[in-house]
Amino acid sequence: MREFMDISKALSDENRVRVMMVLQDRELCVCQLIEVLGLAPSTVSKHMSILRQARLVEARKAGRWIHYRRNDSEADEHIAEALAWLDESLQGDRQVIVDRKRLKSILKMDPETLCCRQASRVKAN
Amino acid sequence: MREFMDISKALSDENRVRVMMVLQDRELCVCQLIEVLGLAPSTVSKHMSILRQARLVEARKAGRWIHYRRNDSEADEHIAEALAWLDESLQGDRQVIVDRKRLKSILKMDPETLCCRQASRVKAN
DNA sequence: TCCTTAATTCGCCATATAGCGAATTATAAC
DNA sequence: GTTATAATTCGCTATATGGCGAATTAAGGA
Repeated sequence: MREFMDISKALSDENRVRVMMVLQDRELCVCQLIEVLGLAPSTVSKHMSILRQARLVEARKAGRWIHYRRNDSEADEHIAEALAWLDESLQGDRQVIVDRKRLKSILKMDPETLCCRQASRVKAN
Repeated sequence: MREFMDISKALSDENRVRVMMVLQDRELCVCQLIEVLGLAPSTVSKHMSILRQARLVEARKAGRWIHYRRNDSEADEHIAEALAWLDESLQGDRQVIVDRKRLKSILKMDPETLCCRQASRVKAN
């Protein structure tokens, strides 16, 4: 029950759902998620800890950055089933489309002006 | 998004999840659900309206009684997927087992002392 | 009609949650 | 070491949510 409630509570907030949907294609660091959601860093951080607690996402530390990605592990059947429900339910959702567009422009933004400058540096190396 | 959030919020409360699980096998009226959960009638009624709003359950009126059952309609794919996730996640869950036992004893209880006296009268007819 | 009873609605309270800004931590650059 | 920056933690506030009891509604039975 605890496991199920952790997941369902994690998915009961729209902003956390938006995070899960922009993480569908690729991993993102917190500062990128902040830009997509338009929320304060502390708020996004809290959301990510809740998603992580529910094991819906995993974190990968790289220098100062922490990259979050979906937990796509086949071992977690309940997670996989929840994600399948999530993805099918929000197929073509307006908010999801808007967020993905927003993400695209964020990824294209001038690295000097954007928070995640390292992204370009890593790419440059 | 609205539809998804309605469902995920409905499933983000443990007592509502317990309701969904005791409704797995059979439909029940509110007074039976009150006995299983051990909550006030007004509270249970509110929970049922939230589950109904999310289309996770359907209501059938019979005299003074309102029988709730799961929405098992094949047409609602998102509901079906959520229910599949719910059932698999809570397979063998301790709380669910306790609630089902409790339900069994409630169904066996003396109809005179139990709230749902009509249940036996209907059966007697 | 009047009473009983299943269920809901309403009003209220306590707790949980989401949000922010400030302070803190951790890591890399200078 | 010092500074800068990504991220988290902490303290706080506003709102949302779950709970109850009382009042209300709806439907049978006396």
